[in-house]
Amino acid sequence: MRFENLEKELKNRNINLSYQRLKILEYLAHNQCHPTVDQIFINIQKSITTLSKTTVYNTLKKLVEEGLVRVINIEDNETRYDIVTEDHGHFKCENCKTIFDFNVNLDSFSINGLDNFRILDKNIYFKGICPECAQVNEKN
Amino acid sequence: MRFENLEKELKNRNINLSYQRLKILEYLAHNQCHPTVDQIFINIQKSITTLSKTTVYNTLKKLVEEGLVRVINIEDNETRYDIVTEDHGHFKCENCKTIFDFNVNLDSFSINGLDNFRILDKNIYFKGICPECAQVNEKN
DNA sequence: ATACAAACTTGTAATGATTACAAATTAGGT
DNA sequence: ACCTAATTTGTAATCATTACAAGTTTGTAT
Repeated sequence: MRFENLEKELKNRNINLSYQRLKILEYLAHNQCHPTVDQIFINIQKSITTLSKTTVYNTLKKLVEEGLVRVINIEDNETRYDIVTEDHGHFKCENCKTIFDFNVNLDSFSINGLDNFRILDKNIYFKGICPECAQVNEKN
Repeated sequence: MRFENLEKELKNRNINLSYQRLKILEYLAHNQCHPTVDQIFINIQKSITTLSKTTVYNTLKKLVEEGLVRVINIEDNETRYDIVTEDHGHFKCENCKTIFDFNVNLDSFSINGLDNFRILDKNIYFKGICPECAQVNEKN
């Protein structure tokens, strides 16, 4: 994902330009913290006071369809969104709930039982305790 | 997961025995198709006509807490449940929606960027088209 | 610049899965 | 057989997401 020209990026993907769409994409590019719909909505509402949550949902749906954004489903009650960069895994700390990225070559491991399957999308995520939370726990 | 004695399996995990719990666990053991709450509910209701969906939710929550059952979150609008056997990956066909298991050694790939993270749970899933659906498409 | 059709945004209402809660029932130990 | 604690049940509440229709904006052709 190149950030220099998000407008062009949208046009390339047949997504018409609108102020809201650009701001949402900008937010995702500048805040790569895997935000929820609410986080996106609340933050952009500060600059676009008339923003509707429906617009956030609609735009995210479009961005996902066009491959600019990726959905992260780790917990069943919260959907998060990630601007697509390259293949990477996600680690969610069960204590502070932060989601960290990690590098992984998704083609490196040998799998067994998927002959003749057409694989279009690979996802990997871990759960556990992040270093900071682990350190705090030790002190207790 | 040994299926010979599900009652004992429950007792070992400090889960009190109840008819409903046993039937739900039995269902998961005999139908390893990654069912949704609704599928579980509708099927067991046939034999326990007074069954409440709340019981299904409560029981699944308990079974997950005690590590007998695993949650599968692939799509954000459907939670599925899987009786824990060994580490394995899931493949979801985007056409027929079936979820297939595949073997993968979750310790085999090299990851980068998780030093000092305590990893408690590893998940991997792919999406794409299964062989059957791929074949049907070719004919069109 | 202007006009028009198509696309986008907005707000409200509807949907659907999950959880909260309190009363009734059941299980396990004495 | 009794008693307490745990479980089940049904209804109501909650929360995220989607549907929909009206109003607004955008892109294009003139």
